[in-house]
Amino acid sequence: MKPARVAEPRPYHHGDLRRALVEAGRRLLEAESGSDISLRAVAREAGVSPAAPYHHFRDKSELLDALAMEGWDQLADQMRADLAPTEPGQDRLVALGIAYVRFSRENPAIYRVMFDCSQNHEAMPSKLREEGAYRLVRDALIESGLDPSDEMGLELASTAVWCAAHGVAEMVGFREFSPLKAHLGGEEAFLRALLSRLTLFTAERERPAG
Amino acid sequence: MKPARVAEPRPYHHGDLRRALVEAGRRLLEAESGSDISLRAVAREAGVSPAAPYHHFRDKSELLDALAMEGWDQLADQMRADLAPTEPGQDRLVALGIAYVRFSRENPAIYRVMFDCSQNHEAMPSKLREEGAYRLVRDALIESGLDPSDEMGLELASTAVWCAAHGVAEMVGFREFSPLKAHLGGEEAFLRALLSRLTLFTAERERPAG
DNA sequence: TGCTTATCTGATCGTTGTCAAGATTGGCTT
DNA sequence: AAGCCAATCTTGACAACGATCAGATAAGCA
Repeated sequence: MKPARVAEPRPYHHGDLRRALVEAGRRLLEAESGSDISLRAVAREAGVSPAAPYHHFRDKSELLDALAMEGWDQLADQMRADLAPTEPGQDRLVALGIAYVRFSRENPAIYRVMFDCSQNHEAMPSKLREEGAYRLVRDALIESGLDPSDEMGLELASTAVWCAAHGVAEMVGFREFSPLKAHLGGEEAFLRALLSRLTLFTAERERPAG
Repeated sequence: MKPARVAEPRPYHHGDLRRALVEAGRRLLEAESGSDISLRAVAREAGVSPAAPYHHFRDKSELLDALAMEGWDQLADQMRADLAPTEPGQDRLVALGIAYVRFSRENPAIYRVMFDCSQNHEAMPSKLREEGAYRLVRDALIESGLDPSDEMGLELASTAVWCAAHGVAEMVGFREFSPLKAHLGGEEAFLRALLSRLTLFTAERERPAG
């Protein structure tokens, strides 16, 4: 109800308002809310007028795009961090999946913004492919035995893994799964069970044509 | 811009406005738009004042719930219809998955509403479990060889399949996958490739503990 | 010094979800 | 059949939203 930033006297020109807006947006997304962030609220949080953001972003969705980019970066960092201590072997793909889902669970609003942006653009940011989470998955697939020269096979497998991880990420919160989680001994075990089943195809790639 | 329903003289009391509102909502969701349906627009489409819906739904989200329910029913019908002509055997699970994704592709706005409602309630409607799509998946899993008495195993497998289907449904539209689709000979083949890989665990349930 | 340009404000428009108060009417009671 | 009740629908209003515009401000450069 009260303004979150109470008029600490700021020079008329902000310096780097664009950056400040993105950080204000992140702050609001992290503070639970519901991912339906309001551009006016972001401006308020940054201590600036409702029209100011329009000098740095064409419209609201462009601010969300910027937030999404930061999110993809943060996700990739976290996946790399979670992957680092694991041994080379079959399960690194599952470890990546768990890191992915964990991020979406710990930052639900940000994840929603990230995915909605990708959906609106009908593509994932290309940075994602080259150095982000997509690349990590692809490398893990090669490590697990897929033919590095089979471009389409790799692409298909990466896509499958990504779809599975996204599906799990969006559904794992359903309360209806609580008994199952309890039975398996917690959410992490639940995730491992789901993801290891869904990535079984990496070990058994050939399949009778249907 | 013009009112969609031009004042065909209607008695002051509508008769079954609740039904009319749901159908108006469906009409708007089917007409592309973007799933961000406006309650005022629904009232407009039904030829009624903006406040009228509040006598039949507590708020906007309750109208969306009703639309979601209809959607789950329609999805189950379509999955049953698509499943009917298939032979008993391994691929019925994939057929169900393809039907699921096809529905989400042909009714993107409705599907979004369906899933958002489930997410807000943190559970899927119980009708879904007992006679809807969930039940169809479960039956197909039993048919494919899973132990019908292993309650938790079935639940886990159904959950995995559902997650995979949802993930595919939300990502298959990405333009970035176009080369892959073309290489495989179309979207249906693409879906089959993804879903058959992701459901491989039905044939190979046991797995070295990780 | 004065001019140019980028940045920020204030006011405003059309739209949204929601609510309170009043109009209208079908159905029940007598 | 007369009268009332409760359900239904409308009107009008409110605050908040995204977006736009003219104008104020200040920084950088001539």
